[in-house]
Amino acid sequence: MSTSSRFAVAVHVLTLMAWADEEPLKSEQVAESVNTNAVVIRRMLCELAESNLVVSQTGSMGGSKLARLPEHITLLDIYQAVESRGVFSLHRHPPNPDCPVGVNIGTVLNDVLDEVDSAVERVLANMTLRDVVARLKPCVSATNGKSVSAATNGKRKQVAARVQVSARN
Amino acid sequence: MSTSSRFAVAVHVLTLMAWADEEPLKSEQVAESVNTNAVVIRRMLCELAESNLVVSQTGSMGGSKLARLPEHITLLDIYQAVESRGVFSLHRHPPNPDCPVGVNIGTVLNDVLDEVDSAVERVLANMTLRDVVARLKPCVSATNGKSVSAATNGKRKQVAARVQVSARN
DNA sequence: GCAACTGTAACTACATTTGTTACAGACGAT
DNA sequence: ATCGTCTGTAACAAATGTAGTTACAGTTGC
Repeated sequence: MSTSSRFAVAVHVLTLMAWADEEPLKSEQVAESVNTNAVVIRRMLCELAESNLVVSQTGSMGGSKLARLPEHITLLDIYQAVESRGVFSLHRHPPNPDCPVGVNIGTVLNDVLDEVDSAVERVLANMTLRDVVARLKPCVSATNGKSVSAATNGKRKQVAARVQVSARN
Repeated sequence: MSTSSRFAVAVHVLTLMAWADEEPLKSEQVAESVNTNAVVIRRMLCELAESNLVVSQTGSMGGSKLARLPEHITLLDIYQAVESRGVFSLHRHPPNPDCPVGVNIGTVLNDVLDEVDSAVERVLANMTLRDVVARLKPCVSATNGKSVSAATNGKRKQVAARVQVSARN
């Protein structure tokens, strides 16, 4: 499966904003934390704004913050905002309609894939941004204080460790 | 999400073999039904053989058939045979370790993504190839008889309808 | 007006899947 | 034994989708 990291990044971005409370974050600051380009972040912020998850302010002293409280944003909201399609796709080209299996497998598969999508959505609907922040806190308190900006000074540096925290990638 | 159609195609292929009973199918026949190239099918059959879902016979009169009864092959077996990674990925590049959120978000996300993967696997584990065939039959009986080879004569034709049966693609 | 932002277009770079051609090797039939 | 029919696999092209980059118009606060 060629999964994308859009969901992971979106959760990261919104978690930063939940962490920053009401203080608007600049795309450059967010990009520092995510370790990517600010335009990539702004693109994603536009999508999140279209789904009414963030509000952005143009101009000097601008930035973005959550549109609602973290407890009112579920991971499903985020998923739906940035991932357009379901977990699996059907055939790239339609199967052969002259084959008794080929002509009907799409219908059967659709039912199955809908079940899969529903299962995913149920899981994501059960966790809010607030839960994510809560899960984050124990880790953080063990290391340092609560400040996003402390990490967002200076130019972006290419982090040495390219390996991901898990074998997921 | 950049989902692949590998799972859909794999289910299609194995359904054909369940349908054909013990008769070995040639990659060319299968490709006709799936509406793709025979090499694509053979590649997939190799993966399915590695997971002991099919057995293939080289040489003249060769072909592939199921390695076990359809009721002993779950969709989870198929999924695991052809999809290497989970539903979502983490960040392409690791987040900034100097940021309190960035350094810990991976751990939290991993837990969430594991929950998602588990949910998907639970759904897929609950359906076998036999169930797929059973769901297929009502559709088929409404149209024509039970013959794969009837649809696998002649050269592959580029099917006119490029639109998929659902809006999934 | 100026500096600091967002929003967006245009383009490149990458990664992954799919499609294709080509060919070595296995195997049954004769 | 060799011939035709298959699988297995390599090598490469095409298609798709995401991420990264540069550039710039428009907005806002000072």
